[in-house]
Amino acid sequence: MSSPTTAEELPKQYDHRAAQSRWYRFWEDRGYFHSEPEAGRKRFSIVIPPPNVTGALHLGHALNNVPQDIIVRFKRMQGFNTLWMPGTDHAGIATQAVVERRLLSEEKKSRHDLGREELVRRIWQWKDEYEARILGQLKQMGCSCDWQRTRFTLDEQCARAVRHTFFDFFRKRLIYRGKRLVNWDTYLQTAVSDDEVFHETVKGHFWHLKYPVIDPRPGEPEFVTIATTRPETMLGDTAVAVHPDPAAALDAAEQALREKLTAAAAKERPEIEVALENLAARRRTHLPELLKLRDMARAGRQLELPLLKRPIPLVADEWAKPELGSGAVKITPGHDPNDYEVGLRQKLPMINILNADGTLNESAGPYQGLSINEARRRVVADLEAAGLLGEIEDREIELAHSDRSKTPIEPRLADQWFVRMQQLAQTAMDAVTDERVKIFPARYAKSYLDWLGEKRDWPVSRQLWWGHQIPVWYAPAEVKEEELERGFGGRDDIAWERDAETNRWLICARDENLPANALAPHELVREEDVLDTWFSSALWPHSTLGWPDDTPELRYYYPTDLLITSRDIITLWVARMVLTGLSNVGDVPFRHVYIHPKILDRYGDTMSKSKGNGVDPLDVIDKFGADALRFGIAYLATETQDIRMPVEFECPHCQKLVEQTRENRLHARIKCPACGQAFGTQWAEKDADRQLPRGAVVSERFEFGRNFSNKLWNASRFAIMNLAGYEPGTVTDDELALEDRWVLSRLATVTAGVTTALEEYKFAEAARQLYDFAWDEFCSFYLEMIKGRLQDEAQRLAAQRVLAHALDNLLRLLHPFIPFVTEEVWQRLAAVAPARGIAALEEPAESIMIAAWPTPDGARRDAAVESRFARFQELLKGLRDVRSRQSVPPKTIVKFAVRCDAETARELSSLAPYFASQAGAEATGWGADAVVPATHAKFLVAGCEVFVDLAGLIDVPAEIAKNEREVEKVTGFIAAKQKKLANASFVERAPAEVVSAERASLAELEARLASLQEALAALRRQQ
RNA sequence: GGGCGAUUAGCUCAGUUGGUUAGAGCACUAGCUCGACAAGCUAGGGGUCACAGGUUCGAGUCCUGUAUCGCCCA
Repeated sequence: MSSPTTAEELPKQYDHRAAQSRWYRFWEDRGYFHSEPEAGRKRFSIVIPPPNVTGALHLGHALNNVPQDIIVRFKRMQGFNTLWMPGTDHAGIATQAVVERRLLSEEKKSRHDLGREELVRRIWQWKDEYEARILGQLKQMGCSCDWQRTRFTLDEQCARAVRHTFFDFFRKRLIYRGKRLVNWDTYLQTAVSDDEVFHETVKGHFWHLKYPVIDPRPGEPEFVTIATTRPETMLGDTAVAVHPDPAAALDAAEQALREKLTAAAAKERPEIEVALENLAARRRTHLPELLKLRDMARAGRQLELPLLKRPIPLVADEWAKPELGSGAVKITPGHDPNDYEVGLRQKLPMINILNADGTLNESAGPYQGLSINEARRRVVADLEAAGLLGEIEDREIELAHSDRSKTPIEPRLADQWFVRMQQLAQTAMDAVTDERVKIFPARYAKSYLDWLGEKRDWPVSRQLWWGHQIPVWYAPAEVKEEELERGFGGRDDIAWERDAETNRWLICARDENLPANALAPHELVREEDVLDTWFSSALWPHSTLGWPDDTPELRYYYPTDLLITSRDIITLWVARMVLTGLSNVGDVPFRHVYIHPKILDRYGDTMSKSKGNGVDPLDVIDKFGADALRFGIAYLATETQDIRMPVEFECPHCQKLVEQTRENRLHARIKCPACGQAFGTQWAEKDADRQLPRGAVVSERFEFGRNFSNKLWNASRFAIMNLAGYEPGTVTDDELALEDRWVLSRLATVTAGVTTALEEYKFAEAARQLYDFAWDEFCSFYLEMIKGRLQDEAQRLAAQRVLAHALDNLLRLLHPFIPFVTEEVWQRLAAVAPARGIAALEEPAESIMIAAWPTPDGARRDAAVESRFARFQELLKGLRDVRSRQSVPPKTIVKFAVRCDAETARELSSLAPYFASQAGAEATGWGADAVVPATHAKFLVAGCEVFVDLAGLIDVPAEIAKNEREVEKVTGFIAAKQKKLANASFVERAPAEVVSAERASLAELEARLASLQEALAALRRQQ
């Protein structure tokens, strides 16, 4: 035979590498990924959450993209004109930070040495490299994106959308400039958002400083003591605060402690009691002075700020905590978020003492030019010399660090651009409350609404060079409005307003960059800041479709149908897309949002490259195949919020797995405990380490998916080999054997179940149903049972036709999950079975990717067949159990007799060939008068007594032991049931059907017990 | 501090509106090269469903609290 259907031509193991490269190219060449608007045709569209070009993708991204591809392939097969819009994100600060870090380590240069233009050029290079790598990773995973439409958040099209949006907001007076205390990264010299800050506990000190009171009255203290962990910030102090009602504050603190004490567990009590005692002591030691200071504050008394000799007020503010420290607190509005609030409340001056690079500026007087650490040493020394330094305590401090540069964050007052959120946030909230946007699982809607509900203005500027430069030009304050009218009047692409703080003109241009002399003789200066990355990603669903132009794409694909993303960016990204979509296009960006879980490692740490526990999907694909990766991910994508995934290093020398621990995951080289040889990790930097072969980070979790792909491959291999001589044709009902009816019934159920699960984004549920059906039903029973008929000329053709049809449907259902192996099989199946179907014949599509998604055939569902089949399975299992327990050699046929009613006898006896092929068992008699063999093992199944003839073979003690265990178990159940049924309230209150089911069950168990005891007695006689 | 979630077999996870004896994969034990598949087949062992209360005839499932872990927000 020349067709590729023989054992030699079909390897026993599925070759994922060959299939992946062959079929991905095939799909791409045929243009299946591409979508064009097509009036009148139903469509399905989705935009990718654009991965950052900062680095390569890890398993977390796989968890994001695999579900998207599953849905996209599912919808495409359902006949939707399906678009999956791909692209990447420029990730402003993150990308600039990696490039700058590399610049410093490799060339010892800062960005200022290079200049804006050259740095941006280098970042573009980086972007090109990583974008290619990321898109390659997505392709390897099998993602069916429309690559012709690939976008980048910093490309021309997205840039236009950004400028139009900014201009629109500006014109609507939604943009303003203002001072804000920001997290300042002194290393990268930019503000970073709260999300880019992490806290670390470090050892520090708590310095007590004495501020002299100016002209103290008799009885008033000469000094006020304050305590601080950052003494150098005193240079920016503009007040000292005490509580306006310290007695009441102490009462409140005491009350809180007492409440805690009543609720506390025994072991916590002593600690709270100590705190209460301290509080009582404090009333005696501190309260009188605090009351006095409060009165002084009310009287407007001033203190002298040491070193700078600046008078600063003593103010009364609730921020001061009488129960902590001295009870008085220094206020540095320019460098502490809490103090900033106090500053606003008390209308205090705000002094910025820092330069962008973290050195002190002119406001620090004699300390100007020093670094923060030098300034701290000098300030402490000078205070000591002046006799103004008190106690110094050791203390652990929670210090904020920049996630980008890993250096400490300095709170710093800086000019920033904001978008007013009051109305915009409300529109986005409404969209979710009235379900124009539906979030799955629904619980995530809460965090979305809570966050938007605060309606905090959106800080959109970043002091970076990589990003969309803000399209605003400054004109000097003295310019008259008429001059602007003369220069730009009548244009709808230029708008201006005066900056509230500086009185300068802010001129926003939508389409073009204004030259410096556009308003000659005045000089225009462009704002240097760029926009936050989220500003451009917020536009992603409509900017990628061509907005601001009214394109056919925008009209056809917008609003998109679904967004799949991770819960940590529900607020930063999802919420902002909704509000910009509503504002720019007038409709929500997507109908559904599915939030997928996050991957954690075995210790519960989130997976990330920087922790060293990141898994490159390509390593998994290489080892187990893309199908295995995908199926494993789908199987894990439950509705929980986390997925634990223990990861291992794979030794490149001996392929043994080395468990990854919190410790070894940070090493540059690891010695394999199995073979003793060393291998390198992602941290390898020294030449010696780099030269070692790299140990991939993998997870055994995916073995399961690989095994499944392989199982499907081998089942298909069997089918194809047995389809030799197949002739297309339909099958009549009377040609269908029990296993045919059964598998078709189950197929109908599974088709419906999988379809529903996918429509509800229950990926794990869908995968589980398919896995169980394919493995435990299709392979373990259906294929086994048709083997006989495939060898029988008379029944062969019908069996082949049902087989081809069932496999065809199973492949289609599995295709969105495991696209490569299903395509590989689909093509081979088409070669042997070019038309398939039970009731009607159908020619297979040229690719399974565009084959129709199966619809469940309700008429094939047959509960009677399924229950008959279940009884058969039970009997079979009983027979196998006896064989195994009695160590019957594999080739020995066992005989068995079944005592049961005539109906059951008729039904089961027709399955005789299956007992022979599946359990090596041959029935000697069925029914009431079946002859019981003298030496037997007996078991009960669904109203039948089964006697397995074991003449000469029986291991009596084993059989006795088994029966004894069984008796014990059944006795226990009976006791429990009797107790339950003896309970009057159960019989009265439980539903009648539950009670009668219990009674029936009890009767059945009692019969079983009697039978077991009878068998046991017989066995004992033989001993 | 507030919110969300998790805690079920050695590991990773399912477990529908509360209802007979709590499941799977991996790992483990025993047997198996029989014409799809050892990445496999057959059988088996392994669970006080985190803990303490409560509701109920009945709780892995509902309620309250505690502990531990994770995430988000401040």
